[in-house]
Amino acid sequence: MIASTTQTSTARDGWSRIAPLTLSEGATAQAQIYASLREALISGYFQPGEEISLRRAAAALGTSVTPVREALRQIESDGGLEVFGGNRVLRVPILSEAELIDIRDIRVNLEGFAALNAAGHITAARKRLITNACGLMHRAATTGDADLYLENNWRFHALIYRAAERPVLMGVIEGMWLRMGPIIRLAVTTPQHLTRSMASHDAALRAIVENNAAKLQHAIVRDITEAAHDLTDTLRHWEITRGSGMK
Amino acid sequence: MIASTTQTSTARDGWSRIAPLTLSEGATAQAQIYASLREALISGYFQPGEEISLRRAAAALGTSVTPVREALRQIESDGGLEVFGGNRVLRVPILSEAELIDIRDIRVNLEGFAALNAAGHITAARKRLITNACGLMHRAATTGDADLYLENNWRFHALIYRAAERPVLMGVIEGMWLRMGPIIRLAVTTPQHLTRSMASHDAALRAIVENNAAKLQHAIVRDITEAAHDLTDTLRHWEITRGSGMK
DNA sequence: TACTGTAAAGTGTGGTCACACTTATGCATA
DNA sequence: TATGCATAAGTGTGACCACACTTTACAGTA
Repeated sequence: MIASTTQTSTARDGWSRIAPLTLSEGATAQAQIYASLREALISGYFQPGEEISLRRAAAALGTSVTPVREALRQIESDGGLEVFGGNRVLRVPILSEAELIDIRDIRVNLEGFAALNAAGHITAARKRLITNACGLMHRAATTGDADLYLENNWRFHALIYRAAERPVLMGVIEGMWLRMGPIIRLAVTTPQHLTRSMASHDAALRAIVENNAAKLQHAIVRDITEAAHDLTDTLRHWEITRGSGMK
Repeated sequence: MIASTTQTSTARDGWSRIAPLTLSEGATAQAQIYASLREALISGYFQPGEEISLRRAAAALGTSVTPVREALRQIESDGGLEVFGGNRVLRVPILSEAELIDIRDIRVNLEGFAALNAAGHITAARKRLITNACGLMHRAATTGDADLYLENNWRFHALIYRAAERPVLMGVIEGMWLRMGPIIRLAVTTPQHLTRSMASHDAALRAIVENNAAKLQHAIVRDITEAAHDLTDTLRHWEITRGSGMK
């Protein structure tokens, strides 16, 4: 069983996993915050509905509100955050079921297309990286390490798609993962999701070593479709437990 | 012939078409600037490579740099602007041919899918709006009104896709148009583009009145493919004239 | 004329503050 | 105990300013 993910849920917020800014790496503070928070959202460090305060975020990062505000606005534009009430507070979106199937179909089209184009251009070095990521996912699935699993799940897919060498397409796909990150984190806690998902991943890996483009696309599409099914289940369960358990 | 679009090119920048903020409509200044500039980019009011200065933009809009900076950062996150040199000045991206075909294939997948899903849900009222937009495009094509054409071209496609009732998909599609806006504006100046494009639009309109989903998808895909071809031609021609004509 | 170095203008960046507004808190009252 | 109101705390927003940096302009020199 995956542990420690539902630990009073408000006691430790997503910022606790994000290190303060190591200033002056040549990049602007705003860009560093943007990259950190974006990665954190994809990795599911923030829960759906979690509110992000500008001042608290600035304090956690050791900067002022100005660069934080810009970074958060950028992520809002990506769909990773949304303005909530009359207070205009930014929070992690709670996807509706309609949005979930919307994202699923976009992923099926785009990631399927990316996989189809990537198949022929996967170098030997990249194949090793993909195989390694898949192996780490297997280990994470058995030991129940959610962080390790999610990190390598994204890495596994990203390595494949990046081989298509289509930057714009890659950006759109990443945007979909940004939206799904928080809910995927919750879905990973259900063990049957892991076993089913790993079957698709293994099929994709076999297709890669065989250089079979159509087979790779099929495996990716199956992974997305099955994951979307688990995600809707997770969403339903999470909403009822949230509605009864908390305020 | 479409006129007045290449009028010394730096004398009138994109801001000349954007009205100063009519303050306090309930929305924040930043949101208004974001919406205005986004629409302006889709409409092609800014040329590829045009630089956007925070202070000049703030002066043109009658506000300070703070909300302008956030809005521009948001659009940068959408891909509608990019940071250029060591000066970090924001400018309208100059798409490469690789990015152009990247965007084309994303559009073929996504807008084709949207058209397929929209076909069954186009109400009679919406059909009238679509027919009207198509008629205005025809008029614009004959009179040579680039503004009118571009406005109704986007309206025509958006009305169709919106019928699919998929907000996330619609947002991604809009992001692709945001990137293409500036270069489309240049492509419209070539008359053969208009006649060819209108043939696809008419085919789409016929498919809509016949409620033929597959035919609608085919017409949309053809429109996108042909337009992409004209866009690469325009890009090549624009780059050589730009390289020789200007500094 | 061509070139170089200095000054000026312009650029984004991030810190701070006052403001309007919403939400939470707590005390007084019924 | 429950309710209502006033106060306090917290929120995003937009303006301003100092800073570092780049680009442009211009003067002086070879």
